[in-house]
Formats: sequence, structure tokens, C-alpha cells
Amino acid sequence: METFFKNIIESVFLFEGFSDDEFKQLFKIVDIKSFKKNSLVFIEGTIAREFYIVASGKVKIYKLSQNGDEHILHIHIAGDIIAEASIFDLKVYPAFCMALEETQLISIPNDKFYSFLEKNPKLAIKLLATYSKRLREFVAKIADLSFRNVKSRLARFILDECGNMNGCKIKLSKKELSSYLGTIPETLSRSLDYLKKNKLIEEKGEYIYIIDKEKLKIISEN
Amino acid sequence: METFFKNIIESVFLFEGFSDDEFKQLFKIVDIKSFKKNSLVFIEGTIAREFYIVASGKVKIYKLSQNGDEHILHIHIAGDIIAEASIFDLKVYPAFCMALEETQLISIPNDKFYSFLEKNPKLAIKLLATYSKRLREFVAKIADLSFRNVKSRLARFILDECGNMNGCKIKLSKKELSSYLGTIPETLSRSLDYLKKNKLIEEKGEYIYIIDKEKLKIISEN
DNA sequence: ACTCTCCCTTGACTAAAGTCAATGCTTTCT
DNA sequence: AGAAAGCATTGACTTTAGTCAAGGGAGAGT
Repeated sequence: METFFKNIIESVFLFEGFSDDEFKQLFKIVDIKSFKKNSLVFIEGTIAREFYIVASGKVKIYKLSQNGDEHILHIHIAGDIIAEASIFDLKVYPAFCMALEETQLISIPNDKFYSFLEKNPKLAIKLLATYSKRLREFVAKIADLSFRNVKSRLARFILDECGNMNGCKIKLSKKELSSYLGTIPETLSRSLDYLKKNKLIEEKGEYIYIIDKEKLKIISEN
Repeated sequence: METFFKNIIESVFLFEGFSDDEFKQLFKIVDIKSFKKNSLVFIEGTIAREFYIVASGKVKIYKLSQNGDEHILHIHIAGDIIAEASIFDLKVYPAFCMALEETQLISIPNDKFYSFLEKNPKLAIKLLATYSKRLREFVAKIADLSFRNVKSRLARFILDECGNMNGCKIKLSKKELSSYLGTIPETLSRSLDYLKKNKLIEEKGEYIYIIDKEKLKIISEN
């Protein structure tokens, strides 16, 4: 396997502390898969035989409603582990996954990975920590959806995205962002407009600049 | 420790396959705690030093909004494991927990339990399966909140609760149920009214009877 | 350069659900 | 028993966000 992929795998949190021998074993069972923009990686409800690590590119994990509306649960980039929840339990994918651009994924068969787990309690504990983190994210998302309106979810997204900088690039299209925030493009457009008109933010191309962080925080807390 | 509690612990999925010796070790580190109705078990954001198994009674896991609105994430009854997500990761409770009635909990210190995990990969894998299940529940809940309206969430709740029976007891008060469905009592009341007026269900005291399962299913799918 | 498509925005309207207020009904406590 | 507190329901109203329709603009492909 190419060094590029080895480097990616070796830097994944999950495999921290792996011995050379364990890495050797791991490299034997993994596979590289390439996906074109807008191609499906997996489909909700189908049997999950493998999970993935993003090597390059970007994918979205999303649910679809009866009438085809989309809600993005996660956007994953290089280094992220995806669909690891399906290693156990019902063993079907609980959502859809699609490449948002040209993407390369490292795939790991669940059954073969399972034997690593049985031999390596530390790996299981690492995986547990990964799960915990995701559980917390979901809990936060549920609270967000039920307590906060779109303006406030948007404000929080901008604050999170920019961190301690006073501006940042939004890596999602407006359509993707609306789906990620659990709304529709029209409502997102109006909410952005509201923040701009009230001089809390400015928008220049793909960049958003925070003008009034304090007021933005107040809105984000609703 | 009393036989009652030993029986509860022994029947918990997580400890399936434990040896007599492991159970002996486990019994040494667990503790029994009693909670009166409406008393707090733990508070969001505080350091999590232990997780719990419900021995008797009923608790709610919930988030609070800025202005004190409540959203119930889970109602847990005897045999359920709670707050296990805090064994790892940030080690703070991600939500509140309150006893809904007189409740007894078996508490297990995280640090002591951790050493069980390190010695017992099968236990870690069981715990991973528990986490997976909860992750799936949350994914379903997020989809519910963003795609379905209150009527349809209520319809689904009734169908789930009654299973294959044509009626069942609702174990939650209207206030609790509204909070569980991510809405408020007034909206729940109106939604129930809608289902009753359209002769999909009947309500008698704490019991709900399904009159027209097919139509109820259609509404539940929105 | 021109068309086609897709994305984004805007306006007008509708639907869904929350707020506020009032009331009747239990349950609980003294 | 009687008072108090809390729960559930109902009505009137407001707010929020979704639907539908139209149009502008950027980018891709021919």
C-alpha cells in the first residue's frame, strides 16, 4: 500500500499505540476505494460489512425523509472515521453516505476488524471513547433542534466554525449548510440576511466575517 | 448485598457471561442509592464519577434550554444502564437525570469499572454494542425532530408503545410525554385531540386504544 | 459566446407550533 | 374538609419556518 494511505491510517486516533506488527496486520485487511463527486458510499438500511476512514475529500452522512428532504448529520473530512457504529448491533447502515467531492476512503471489513478488538482491549476502549464523543454530539444536536430556532443554530455554527478567528471560510454550499442545520435554503438565506442586516456578520464570497461577536453569541444562545 | 440487587445486576445484558469471580469483584465495587420522586440523580456539566443501573423505579434523562424548557431524551426503567457514555471522553454528564418516582439505582464507579474493561475485552465489546444501539436511537430521534411534525411523532410513539396490542397504558404524564416528543403540553393536547376526533385512537384514563391502526401508521410516516 | 443547469435569493402565502391567559379538575397537604 | 398546587385543556393570538413561484447569476459544457 502507498505511503500516503499508511500515513493517514497511522495518524488516526483509533490506532494510536498500535505496534508495528499490529499495523502490518491492519494494512493487510484494509482497502482503498475512490468515489466521484455525488456518488453514494452506502445506503441506509443495507447490511454494513465495512467501515471507513476518510483519506482525502469530503463525505456527508445524511437521512432522507419520506418526501426526499435531506438532513445532514455529519460532514467528514480526512482522518475521520465513519460508519463505525455499524460494526456491532444491527449491522445495517443507519443513514446514507455520499461523496461531496472526489474522495478516497480506506475501507476496513467489520468481521476482520472484530478480531483485532477481541485481542486488543485498549483498541476497544479507544473505540468506546470515539463512540462517547459522537453520542455527546448527537445529544447536543437534539437539544439544538428542539430548543433553538434557525437563526440561533446558524449563529452557533458560525461561532463554532470560526473558533477564535474573526472570520472563516464556509466549506459547505448554502444548500448543504441548510440541510446540516435542519432547515431549507430559503430559510437559511433569510436568516443569513437577518444577521447581515443587523451588522453581526459580513459575507464575502465563501468567507464570513464576524462583526459583533457578543451579539452573535447572545443570538446563538437564544 | 441483597439478593434482589444481585439478581438485577446479573440480568443486565452488559454482564452476560461474567464468571462467578468477576461478579464477586463487581459486587464489591457497586453501591445502592435511593432517590425520592423529583430528586436529582446528576446534573449536566458536573464531573461524572459513576454510572448507574436502574434497580427499581423510573428516571428521566433530559436537557434544559436557556429559559428552562425541558426536553426528555430517555425514560429509563429497571435493568437499564444510564450515563455509561460518561465513562470515557470528557467525563462530565451531558444531561440531567431526575427520579420520576421512588427509585433505587445501582451505582458503579467509573475508575473501578475501567479496570474491568481493560481485563475483559468481551465486556468492552458488549459496551460497544450498547453504545451503538443508543447512537442509532439518537440518529432516529434527530431524523424525527427534523422531518416529522408533532402529530406524526405522537402517532409513532403510540404505535411503538402499544406494539402489536390494540391498546396500552401510557406510563408518562402529559407533561412528560410532551417533553419527550420535543413539544409542549398545549400542542400535545391538541394533537391528541386531533387523533381522537378523527377516530384513530380513544383515550380512557391512562390507557390509549388504537381504533384505526392503518391511518395511524400513515400519519406516523407523515 | 451561448445555452443550460444549478444554486441562491426574494416575495407572497400557508401551515405548524409556540405564547399567553383562563378555567376546570385532580392530587396532595395540612 | 378545605386550601393550595399542579396538571390538562381550550381559545385567541403571534411567531417561526415551510411552500410555491419567480428571477438573477455563476459555472459547465458545447
